[in-house]
Amino acid sequence: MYKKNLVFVTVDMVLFTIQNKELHVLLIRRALNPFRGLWALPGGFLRPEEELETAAKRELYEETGVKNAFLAQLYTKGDIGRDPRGRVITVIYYSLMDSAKVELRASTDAAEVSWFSVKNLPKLAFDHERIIRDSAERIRNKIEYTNIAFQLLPQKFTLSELQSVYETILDRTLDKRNFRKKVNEINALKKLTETKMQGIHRPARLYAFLMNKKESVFSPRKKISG
Amino acid sequence: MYKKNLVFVTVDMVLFTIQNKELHVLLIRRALNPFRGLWALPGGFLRPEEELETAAKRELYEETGVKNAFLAQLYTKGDIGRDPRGRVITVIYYSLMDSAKVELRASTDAAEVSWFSVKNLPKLAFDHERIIRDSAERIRNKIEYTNIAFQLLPQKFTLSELQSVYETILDRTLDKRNFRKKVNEINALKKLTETKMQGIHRPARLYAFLMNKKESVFSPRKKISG
DNA sequence: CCAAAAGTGTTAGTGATACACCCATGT
DNA sequence: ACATGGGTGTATCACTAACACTTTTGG
Repeated sequence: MYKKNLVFVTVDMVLFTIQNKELHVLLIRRALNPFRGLWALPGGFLRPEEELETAAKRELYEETGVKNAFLAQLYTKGDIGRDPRGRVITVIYYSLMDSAKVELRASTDAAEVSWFSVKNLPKLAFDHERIIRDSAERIRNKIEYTNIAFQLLPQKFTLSELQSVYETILDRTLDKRNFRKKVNEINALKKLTETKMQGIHRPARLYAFLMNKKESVFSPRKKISG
Repeated sequence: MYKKNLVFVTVDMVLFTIQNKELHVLLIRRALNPFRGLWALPGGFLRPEEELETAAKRELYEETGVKNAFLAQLYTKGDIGRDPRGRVITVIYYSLMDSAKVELRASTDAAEVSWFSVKNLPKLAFDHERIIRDSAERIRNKIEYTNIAFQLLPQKFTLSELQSVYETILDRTLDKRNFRKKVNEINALKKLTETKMQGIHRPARLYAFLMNKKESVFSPRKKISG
């Protein structure tokens, strides 16, 4: 490996969650060179006999213990010089997850595993900071016209919890009445009979996502047309 | 090359133009195996010392004679079995061009070069038909909220020509008055003093794109918010 | 009865859509 | 004068955005 005149392929995973009303990303502390000791995205070399997505899931599981993520491809980056080992093309995937469902564990490649707020990232290996920012931007765009938010929530959730997810990712407050009106029109949620006690206040109704149409539920308005 | 246990990287180009009010894509007839004699997207192996985009531009130029395209990355595909030579990961770029600006020429790798309507594609090598369809879908989405249409037109164009580009890509007719109203609100065009004689009728005013903000000029309406 | 989050409608403004006629030119 | 594409405005409808009070619970 690492010969001159060869091109290598890696996969990297950007896994997001929400903690304390802030968008967090999962990082590992590298146990090996290059960039030993720095934080980085989970990822590694593609094996010739495995699919790209499988490789991304495998690296994520091996390095962090996280399973069953929904993956989406972000983009592929291969700038000369981005990896000191040689010419490395990396295919980047991102995913969202309810961190309550996740049990982290370290591994041989990853000395440490942890969530970091995207507003307070440590010094990162490679071009991973840029990749995280691009990835966050992508989900900010995508959350407005798809259902990806459900990945960040438990199966049953309240409308306030859902709104909070949107507010966190969009980084602004939303109007409660307008939000609920919109959610209603979309017919993407099932109203459950159960409620959730949130401490000492009025119990909130629980909802669940209808999984039939996972994309394009927030119908975009057309721009130039007529 | 083509050893087992290695992963190779190629780049492919999907270049679109409009001819006879139909979206066309540039294809080459393969002079070499695999799939010799079949039509395919221009593309080839990434050299270890060149950037991905440079490689895409080089292959495009070598195989078709086309220069100076604006490239955007579509996605990366690397399914096992998609290339009979071995494990090949391909990074796909797309671009739009005014075919009047293009002078096609064949090469050693490409026995023949030609534009094909996306509604009437020949039998294609690899998974290129799927790639072309995904790429067409991408520009259909993108044309509504960005300025990519200018790439398909000469520097000076009439509003009817611009509207025709939108109608072709969206595959539906647009209302002339609403279209012109929208275009006006956007402030992306410079009205020139010149006109264009279109045969024997009233001459049409010529316009040019203002190149300052190439993206996001067709401001999207927000979906879930408030 | 108090604190705190849950829940609920209306109005005004802005963008989208639908629609029909006159204008300038070459023959 | 006519055939052809160029060019223009208005009215309705749909979505967005702004805004405040009542309900339910535990302490």
